[in-house]
Amino acid sequence: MHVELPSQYNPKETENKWYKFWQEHNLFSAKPNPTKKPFCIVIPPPNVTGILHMGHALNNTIQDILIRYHRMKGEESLWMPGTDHAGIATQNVVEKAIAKEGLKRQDLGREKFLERVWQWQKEYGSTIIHQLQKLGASCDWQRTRFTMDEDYSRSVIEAFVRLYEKGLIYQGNYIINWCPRCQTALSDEEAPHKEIQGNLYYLRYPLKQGQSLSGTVPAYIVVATTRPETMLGDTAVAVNPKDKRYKKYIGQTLILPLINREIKVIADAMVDMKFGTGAVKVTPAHDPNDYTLGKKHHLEFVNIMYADARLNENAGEYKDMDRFAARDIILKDLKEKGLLEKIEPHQLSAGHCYRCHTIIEPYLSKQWFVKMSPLSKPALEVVRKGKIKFYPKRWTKVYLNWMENIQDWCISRQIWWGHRLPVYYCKNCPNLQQAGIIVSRIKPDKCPSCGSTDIYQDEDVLDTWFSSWLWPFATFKNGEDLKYFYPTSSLVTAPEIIFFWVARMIMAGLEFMQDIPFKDVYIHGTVRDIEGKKMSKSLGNIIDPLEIIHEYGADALRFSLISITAQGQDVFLSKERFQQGRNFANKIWNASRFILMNLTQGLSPQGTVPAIDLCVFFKKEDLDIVNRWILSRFYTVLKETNKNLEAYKFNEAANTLYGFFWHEFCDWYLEMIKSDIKNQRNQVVMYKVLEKFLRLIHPFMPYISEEIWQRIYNQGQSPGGGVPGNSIMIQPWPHVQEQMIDKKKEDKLNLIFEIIASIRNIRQELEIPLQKEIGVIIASPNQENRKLIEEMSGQIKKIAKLSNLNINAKYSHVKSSVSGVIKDVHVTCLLSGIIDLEREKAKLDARIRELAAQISAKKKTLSNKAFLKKAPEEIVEKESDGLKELNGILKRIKEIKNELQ
RNA sequence: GGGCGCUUAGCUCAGUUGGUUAGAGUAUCUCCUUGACAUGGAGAGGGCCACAGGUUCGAGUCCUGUAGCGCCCACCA
Repeated sequence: MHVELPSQYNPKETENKWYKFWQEHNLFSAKPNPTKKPFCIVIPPPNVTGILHMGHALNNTIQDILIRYHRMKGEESLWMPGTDHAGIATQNVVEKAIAKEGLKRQDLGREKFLERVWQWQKEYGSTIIHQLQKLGASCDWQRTRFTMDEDYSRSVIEAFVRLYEKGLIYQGNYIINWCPRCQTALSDEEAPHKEIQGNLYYLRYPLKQGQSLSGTVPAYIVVATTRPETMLGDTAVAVNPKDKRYKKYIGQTLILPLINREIKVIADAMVDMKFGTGAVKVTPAHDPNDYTLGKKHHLEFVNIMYADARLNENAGEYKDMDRFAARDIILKDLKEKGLLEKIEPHQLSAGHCYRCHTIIEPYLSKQWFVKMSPLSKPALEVVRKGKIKFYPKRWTKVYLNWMENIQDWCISRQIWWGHRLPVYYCKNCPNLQQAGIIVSRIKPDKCPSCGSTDIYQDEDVLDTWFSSWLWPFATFKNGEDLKYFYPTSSLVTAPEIIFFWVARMIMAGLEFMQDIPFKDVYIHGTVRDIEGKKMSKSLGNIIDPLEIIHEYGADALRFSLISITAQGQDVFLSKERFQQGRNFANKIWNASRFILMNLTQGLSPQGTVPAIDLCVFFKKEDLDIVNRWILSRFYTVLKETNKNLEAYKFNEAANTLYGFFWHEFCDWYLEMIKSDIKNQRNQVVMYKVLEKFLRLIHPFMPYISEEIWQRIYNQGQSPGGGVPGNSIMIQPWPHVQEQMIDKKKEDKLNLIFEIIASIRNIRQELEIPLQKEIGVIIASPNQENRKLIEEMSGQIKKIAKLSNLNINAKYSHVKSSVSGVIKDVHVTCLLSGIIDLEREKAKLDARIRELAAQISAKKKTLSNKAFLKKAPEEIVEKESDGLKELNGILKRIKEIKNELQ
């Protein structure tokens, strides 16, 4: 078989071809198979409004590696794909689109608007899926699910109803995070706090006239606030009961400026005496702490804002102003009245909408909540007991800490795109506490309480995460699949998703399935740019994975990303980084090209290389040292790769494979067998190692490994001629052949490498061109070494370009030569007339100094009695052997120096 | 205010359970187009492992503290 390959790997030509091939032959599909162990990953559903970014690329490459690895290991491997309806994000995108037509969603009405969303969904919803396919993701696409699918939606409703029936869902008036731009409530997780630079404003609230306070205290109280506009909603001022400064004011009445409302001074231990003035304005409808105070002290709740954060009729003359515009005017008015005492710069943290980054407003409204503490208890247990493990471990603590302090979850959203709450109201009995509320899987015909048919559904939809928390089981359409694949195996995601999704899936799994949703959670790092900034569109520091795929290929992208991603560490990326992956792909390509060009016909009777087991073809005793060495190295690397993959250390696996293939297989092995490449042992071993290596690299670099594989087995035919059973992606993962691992053989070859390196070094330093062959004498008193060198002499001569090589037991000086010493092996290069004596002497002197230092350090260690007593025997032995060796080398070097004259 | 991570070669980072000569990629310098590959080969230089203590025969690795950077969480108005 002589396969002609171009000298450069061209990813563009191969990628689409093989992806199509895999799909056409259904190689991604997985079904329950009782004879096989299941392995399952559910994809973190990418947001349909997004485009593929590096975070996705990393996330999905990791999953694909796991899936392809387990598939090859013979497990029934399912990667369940799907997308998320991303309620707020998608609605925002569609609202923007219709805004171009001058329309608001209200102009269209709910039904028409949702039609537009579905239309958008149809058009763009699968963009991200196509991009994942470019990356090589081997998801079972036929199973692709969408959180708004009919049966998925049924599961969502079912979950709501069951929790409601259990008393774990309730409706209530509370302060929630309100996004005035999206005009919806948000959960705590959706309103992350960010530091902002603001001010602390000190406002004077005068005492009601006619109230008398003994002494000379001022007739006002100064309160400090960061949001002065909320003063319009104040219904009290609170002080700490222990605060001597304010004792006299407690119970007194103040006049709230601008609005002229009478408010009381109340005492509560919640007030921090040290902050601000020690007196705090209380706005129960616009601050969570004040809300608590308001409830406790039976204060009035005055809501001063519309949903869009303009002030409402309770704001008097400030009605209709935006909250921030009103702030300036209110401050100006207070200043005019002499009621603004001072302004201090103040850092504060405020919640921001995670979708549009608007500062959220704590807002009193009627919402639906999930009572979380009953759900959290079992979710804490399974992680504490290690039934679910986090990789890296440290995230366990983050998870537990959040779970221990869990707050009730606000799940109602005032948007249209999403699962509408299965809550219905009877118009006839609205005043009865519960009677008018009907929670039902299907719309009821009549009110179960009064029989009225005048029933309407709640306008709100559910938080998107209320559907995604069911993902590990709601994605399965039938019970057989669910039974086989649930609990799933690994979950791969980013740290910011732990609370949103991972924690909630664990709770949902335990609640609805009575079992954990997955066993391992692998948390990978965040992808950042070279300056450590998070990659984001707004910063303009994006490296577009699709561009990298276009330029370097998907395999290059995958390999580079993985090789630099240490477990759980953030990834700092620059575009140049991807050249490494491209170069590696090219290296694999060319090594394969070389091997295929040199494989003899005999090995491939029908143009197909038979799958000969090495152990059958040759007894290991029949193999020469070079082949024994590369096989030992291969199986060692296989062992390490297995270990690293099982431990989620993908970078270490990738780098081990890289180093092995490039530096051991190509740089040494292929170079050494080149001169005798038609030798049958070499033929079989080089082919076998390549073939097995391709399998190992396949999870990381699926395209190039398949391309070469197919060229071997299908004579480079186009995919049409390919046999599906021949795809590399379903070949068995190699087994470790322990009997082939031989560390002593590896050491022996290392000695040869050092000898060659030392000759090369001498050549280079003396600028002896490669074309000029030189003579070398290698001397060693060790007979085994001499035998080894004798055995390897052909390769040494070839690689080091020697005219002849003498092997002696005894060292003897030769004029005009330069020597290198490796252990007890002396390498003498015969170089008449080109030796600079002074330079050589200087070099030897430097070496002598270095050796002397090492020797004295070793002597010191070995003369330390505590060391001899306490260190393990093998370490002591190693040290004294080392000392002996160093002394030998030093002696030799000194002799060489003397002989140099 | 808590918690976590990082600090190792010019740059980006590895370094598993402590073992004495600290690795890779990239960049730099020198040489080489030799029939797989210049997206390549060979060689070289480059490090007080942030700092200060401690444990130990032995510390990049374990402990304590300090500094800088970066994340996450938290109801100081």
